[in-house]
Amino acid sequence: MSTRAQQLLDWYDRERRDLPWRMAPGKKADPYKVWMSEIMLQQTTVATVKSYYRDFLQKWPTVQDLAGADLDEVLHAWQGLGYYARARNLHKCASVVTREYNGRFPEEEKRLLELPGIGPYTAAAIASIAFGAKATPVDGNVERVVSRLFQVEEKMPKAKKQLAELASTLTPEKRAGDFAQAMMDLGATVCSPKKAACGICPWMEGCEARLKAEPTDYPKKEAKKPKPTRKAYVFWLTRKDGAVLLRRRPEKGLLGGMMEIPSSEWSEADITKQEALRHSPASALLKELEGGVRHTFTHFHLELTVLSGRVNGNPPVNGVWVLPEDLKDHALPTLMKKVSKHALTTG
DNA sequence: AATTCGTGGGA
DNA sequence: TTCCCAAGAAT
Repeated sequence: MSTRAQQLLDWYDRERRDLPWRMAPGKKADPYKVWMSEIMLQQTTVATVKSYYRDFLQKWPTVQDLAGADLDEVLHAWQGLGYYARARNLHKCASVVTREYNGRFPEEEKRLLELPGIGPYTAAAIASIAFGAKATPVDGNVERVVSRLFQVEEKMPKAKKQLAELASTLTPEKRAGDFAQAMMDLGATVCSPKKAACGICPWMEGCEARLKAEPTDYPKKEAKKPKPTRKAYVFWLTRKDGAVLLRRRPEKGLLGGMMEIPSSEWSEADITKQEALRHSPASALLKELEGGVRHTFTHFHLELTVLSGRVNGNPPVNGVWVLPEDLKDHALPTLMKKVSKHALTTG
């Protein structure tokens, strides 16, 4: 094994973090748990994932249990975690593994890659961590560490291919899973985005960014585009019994499959209240609530104005009437929780 | 190949 | 307040 790999593994054996999905040293990993944690950790912090991970495993201890659940139940459990396509693919993947693989995840990276929600990173992570294969998962941490170690000048995301190749040259034949987790721990704790604790880094000696430049200047990045702001009116419609109207969003796209408070189209162009009213699911005398709801997604800001009113009788609508105390039983994304809270406290 | 996908915490 | 960005994948 190369000195470099050994240095990092030694560091990992001393400093490794105790995480819920991380098995004791030398102990065999449960592929289902590795998979679950890796899907949840996609673009999501360790701190945020922990409680969801525990809840999911308690609720669905095996992949067969998860496959047997209703998608809506999975989306409900996933609410607040974001990137809801992950939940839809999680459920789909559980079905495929249960049905086509008899409940056992395939061991080969190539076959893992064919499963829903599993891309290059996750396939390599499962292959190495759960099955001990020599694979190199490349996440943001690995890209950052490698870009500094070799002082890669190419900007992201163009540098991704080069960084992945460099990373794979580092991976040892044995303990590839530990090595991968060590790289990620290193990036998360020592070689972090805004500060590099080079003094305690196991790789300080050969790090080119430390020797010849400023480590935190890497990886180099292209300038980001500004986020546009979209606006809309949301309709907080209540029935005589106090129930509020919810409806399900389309399966694909933003917040796909989740429940929502009905609204006009989210548009960058200004819309008048009168124009928006034509999109109300039911007629009612609507009053504009003070304040509003602001929310920021990955690529745009959203400003919502809440229109609140009571409908007459029980009009036919595309949706479901839900009592405020029962909102918790539905798969509401954080944005919609903000809206309901605003309406319930302001209205 | 560039966009589209959430959310919360920290600087 | 605003910006950054976190164990990426799908299209």
